[in-house]
Amino acid sequence: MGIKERRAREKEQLRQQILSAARELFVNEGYENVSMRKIANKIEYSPTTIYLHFKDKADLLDSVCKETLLNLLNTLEQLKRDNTDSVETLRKSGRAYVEFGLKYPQDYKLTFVIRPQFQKGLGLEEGSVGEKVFDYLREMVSECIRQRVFRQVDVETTSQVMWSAVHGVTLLLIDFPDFPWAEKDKLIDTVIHTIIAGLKA
Amino acid sequence: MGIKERRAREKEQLRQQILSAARELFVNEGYENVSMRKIANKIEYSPTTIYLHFKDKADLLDSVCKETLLNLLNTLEQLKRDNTDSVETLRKSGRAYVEFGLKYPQDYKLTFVIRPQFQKGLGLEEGSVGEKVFDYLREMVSECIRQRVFRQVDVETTSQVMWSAVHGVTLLLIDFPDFPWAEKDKLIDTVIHTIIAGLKA
DNA sequence: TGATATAATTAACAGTGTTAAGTTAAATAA
DNA sequence: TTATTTAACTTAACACTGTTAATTATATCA
Repeated sequence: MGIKERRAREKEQLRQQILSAARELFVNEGYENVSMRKIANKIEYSPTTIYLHFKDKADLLDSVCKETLLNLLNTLEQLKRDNTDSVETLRKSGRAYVEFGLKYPQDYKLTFVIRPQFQKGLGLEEGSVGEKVFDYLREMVSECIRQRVFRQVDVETTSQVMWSAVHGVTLLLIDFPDFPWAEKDKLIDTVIHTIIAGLKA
Repeated sequence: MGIKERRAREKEQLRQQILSAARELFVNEGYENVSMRKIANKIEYSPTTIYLHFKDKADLLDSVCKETLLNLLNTLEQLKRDNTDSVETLRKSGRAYVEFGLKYPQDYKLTFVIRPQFQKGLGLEEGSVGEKVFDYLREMVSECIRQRVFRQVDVETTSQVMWSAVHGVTLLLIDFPDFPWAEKDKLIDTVIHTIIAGLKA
C-alpha cells in the first residue's frame, strides 16, 4: 500500500509549496495585493489548483498564520525553558512577542485584528494556538506574583494589561512605519519596562 | 456673483453626501466590502461622479477618517479646558481616548488600523489632525514631567508608550468582545494606572 | 439666441476571487 | 494487456472590482 502513501506525500508537498509561496508573497506584497493568480504563477500551476488544497484565499492566509503562530509559541516556550529570573523571562517574552509581530506583520494583523472583525471571537477560542499564547503570558505573570516581585495584583487583569501594552506597540509600529518613533528597541523596552515598574512591589 | 457661490455650495453639499454615504457603508460593511458603485448607488449618482470630488477610494477613506479624528480631538480638548490636576487630566484623557474608540469602534479601526494598511504612513504627517491628537498627548505628558510628578523621562518615548497602552486595550476590547476580560472599566483603569505608576517619581 | 464651461454619464479596460465543466494522467480491476 | 474508475489539473466563464477616456447633458454667460 505504498502508492497511496506516496500520493498523499506528493499532495502534502504541493500543499506546502502553495503555503510557502503564499507566505512569501503575503509578507512581501501584503495580503490585499496578492492574487490567487499570482500565487499560482509562482508555483507554476493553474489558479484553481490552489482550491483543491484550500477552501479560499482567507483559508490560505489562515493556514499561513497558524504556522507562524505556532512558531511564536515555540519561541516563547523556549524562553521559559531557559528560565532563570521570572521577571527577566516576562520581559524577554514581551520582547519576543513584539518582535514576532514585526517580523510577520500580515500574519499578526490577520490573527489579532482582521480575522476577529469578520469571524467574531475566532483566533482565541478554546484549544486554539492563540489561546495557548495567552495562557503562556498568564503563567509568566502568575509566577512574578507568586515570587512576590509584583504586588498582590489580580493575575487576570494584569496579564490583560501586559497584553494590551505589547499588542498596542506592535500594531503602532506596524501600521505607522513613518511616524517619528523613538528608537524602536528603546520604545519596545520602555513599554515593557514601564508596565513592569508599575506592577512591582 | 451669487451664482458661483451657490454652485460651490451645491458642490460641497454633494461632497458631504458622498462622504456620509461612504462613512455609513464603510462602518457597516467594512472598507474592503464597499465598492465605488455601491456608494454611487446609495447617493443615486454614477460611480464616476465620485471621482470629481475624491481622487480615489483611498482618498475617500482618508476624508472619512479625518472627520473622525477631528471628533476625537474635540473631545480631548474639552478635557484640557476643564483641567485641574495634570496627572488626573492625563488619566482622564486616556480614558476618554479608549471610550471614544469603544463608542465608535468601526470609525476607530478605520482610522487607526484599516487606513494605514491602504495608505501607508499617512494620517500622522505634519499638520494632520492625527498629529494634533498626538501633540495633545505629548503636552499632557510633558506637563506631568515639568511638575515633577513623573521622573525625568524622555517626553517623546513616554508619550508613545502611553499611546501604545491605550491603543492596545482599545483594540483588544473591540476585536475580542467574547474574550473573558476583567471588568471593562477596571481593565481600562488598570492599564492607565499601571503606566502612570511606572512613570511616577 | 448661441457659445462656453462645468457636471455627469456611458462604455470600456485590466484586474479580482471563485466555480462548473472538461481534460489528462495515473491506478486499479477485468 | 485492456478497460474502467479515480484523482489531478486546467480552461473558460461569471460577476465583480477600481479607474479612465470619451461623450453627452445642463446650466451660465455674452
